Amino acid sequence: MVTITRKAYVPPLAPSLRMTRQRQMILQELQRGPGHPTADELFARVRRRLPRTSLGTVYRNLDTLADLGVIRKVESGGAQRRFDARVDDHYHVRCAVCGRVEDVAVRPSPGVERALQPVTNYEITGHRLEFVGRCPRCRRQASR
Amino acid sequence: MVTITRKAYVPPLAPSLRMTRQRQMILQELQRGPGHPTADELFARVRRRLPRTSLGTVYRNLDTLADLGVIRKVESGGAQRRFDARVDDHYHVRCAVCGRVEDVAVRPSPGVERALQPVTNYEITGHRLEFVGRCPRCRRQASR
DNA sequence: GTGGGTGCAAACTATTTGCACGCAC
DNA sequence: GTGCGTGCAAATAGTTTGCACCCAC
Repeated sequence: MVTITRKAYVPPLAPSLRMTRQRQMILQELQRGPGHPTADELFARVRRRLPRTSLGTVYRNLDTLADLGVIRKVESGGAQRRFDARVDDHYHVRCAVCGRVEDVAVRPSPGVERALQPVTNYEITGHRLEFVGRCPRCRRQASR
Repeated sequence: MVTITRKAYVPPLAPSLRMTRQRQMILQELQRGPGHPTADELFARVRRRLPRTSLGTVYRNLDTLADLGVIRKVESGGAQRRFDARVDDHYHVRCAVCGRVEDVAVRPSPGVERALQPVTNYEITGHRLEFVGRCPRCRRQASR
């Protein structure tokens, strides 16, 4: 059981991790939301407050935090990876036009996986459901 | 309405497209299956028969064919994009260990999208459901 | 013959990594 | 003080693109 000190935003997890200013800020910016930023959106936001921060550091921390289970990587259809401050299971909608990803207020059902088990030889451990559509903003722009 | 001639594997679609040996072979290899190859798996397979083929050509053709609706890009969790000879709606299982992607014998229900409509402001146009698990082969290897 | 397609190589994008130094513990 | 984390820059991986030549139509 690990402890991340200095304003613990975070469930304790692994051993001997340090809460640096950068790590703290990255986490803070991601959790402040809204939405599901990419690494360089986060990089830009963190840089406003810690201008020397490097993109490599952002990637390394997002990796670490995801391994810890403190945040999640969003495996979205788009090219760029996005990150999620929510770690409970939930679904996403992605705008096909601008790439924005948002949460969907629908409860995932574990039954989905159980139902699938007899159909494959896989040992099913999870599922991802992503809706695709047009976000309100892009809809408005299209109708002008 | 376009015609792709020379052994039309393919629903006719856009105007003035040529069926070159490379395009034919790429399509043939993808359709021969099984599975959902990445661009360079396909590249390797095509090269066995047309050794001068370049990776760029494979990418360009996969793009073109996907635009035509003759094949599909699989937006999978993994880093590399995969391609699918099936163009009807269906779901995939991905092996978390080896990255393999296979079809699932479950019929997608359009009801899923309709049910979501009231919950978001998005105009929902589709959904992707991907199961994650361990394939039979990787399971066997793990238990040794 | 014409213009879409190809091979080749260079360019690009997103991400990862090596290394010397810095700071959280 | 120790060693994890950082900044910086170079390296990778996957994919895209510019260009001169080629070949399906």
